[in-house]
Amino acid sequence: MSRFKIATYNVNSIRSRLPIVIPWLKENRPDVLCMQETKVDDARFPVAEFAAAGYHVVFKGEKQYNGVAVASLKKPQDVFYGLADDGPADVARLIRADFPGVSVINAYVPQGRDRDALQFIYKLEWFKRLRHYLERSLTPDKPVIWLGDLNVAPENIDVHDPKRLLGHVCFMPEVREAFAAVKSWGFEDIFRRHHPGEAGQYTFFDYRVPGAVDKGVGWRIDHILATAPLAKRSLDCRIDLRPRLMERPSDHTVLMAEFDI
DNA sequence: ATGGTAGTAGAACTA
Repeated sequence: MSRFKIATYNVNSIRSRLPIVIPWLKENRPDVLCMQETKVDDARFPVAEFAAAGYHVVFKGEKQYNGVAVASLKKPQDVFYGLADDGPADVARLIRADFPGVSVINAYVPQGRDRDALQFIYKLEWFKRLRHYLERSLTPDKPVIWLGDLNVAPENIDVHDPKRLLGHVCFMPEVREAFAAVKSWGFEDIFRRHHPGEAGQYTFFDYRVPGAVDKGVGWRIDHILATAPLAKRSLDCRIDLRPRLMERPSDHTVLMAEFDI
């Protein structure tokens, strides 16, 4: 049995965030760091900087938007890109990396833009497609981790103003139901397992709210979920606010978990 | 407070 440390971080441009990401990796040495919104095409992904820190990295991105990456101390056994159905592949939103004893699904769920936008319909569909992906390629009795910027705050305690935000695309009842339908495949929210009922624990703070971290004006929209065999072996899950308080931060911060596997 | 900032861009879009 060994300790497995995994983290998720929406970097909002990997090239802009290297001064935060690389020192964080060196200090925390997670086995796996999953990133979203890398905002870079594959030819320009900063592979060398990760290698210099001792990390292998797999990624799929595009020039300006989206992009996902998985950095790991050990090279994954297998890597799969996108939802792999007959819809848009969205390779820059989903990357699955299989390691010995655990499959890791790193997702950047579509934000949805606006409740009346086509993008919102697409977001709801995306959760359904992910559920189908799980059903046909994995089983919940095996160790699976689903993590990333899932663009949904599951409960009232996961947002700073549940009344006002009820119509927001990351908090609307329809979105929470869509998320719950994926979760019900066989996932447990690992952060909640270790912090039941704890309000005010956020992973995202809008740039436009001055002093958002200090004021507690945030959202818990980044998540680490795991199937039962892993959940019961989880040791800890916590939000590291320090990256959000540094110079030139992402608007998200790091969420990390540890397992005995 | 339906404002505000930051990213990639090199104007306007996305979050």
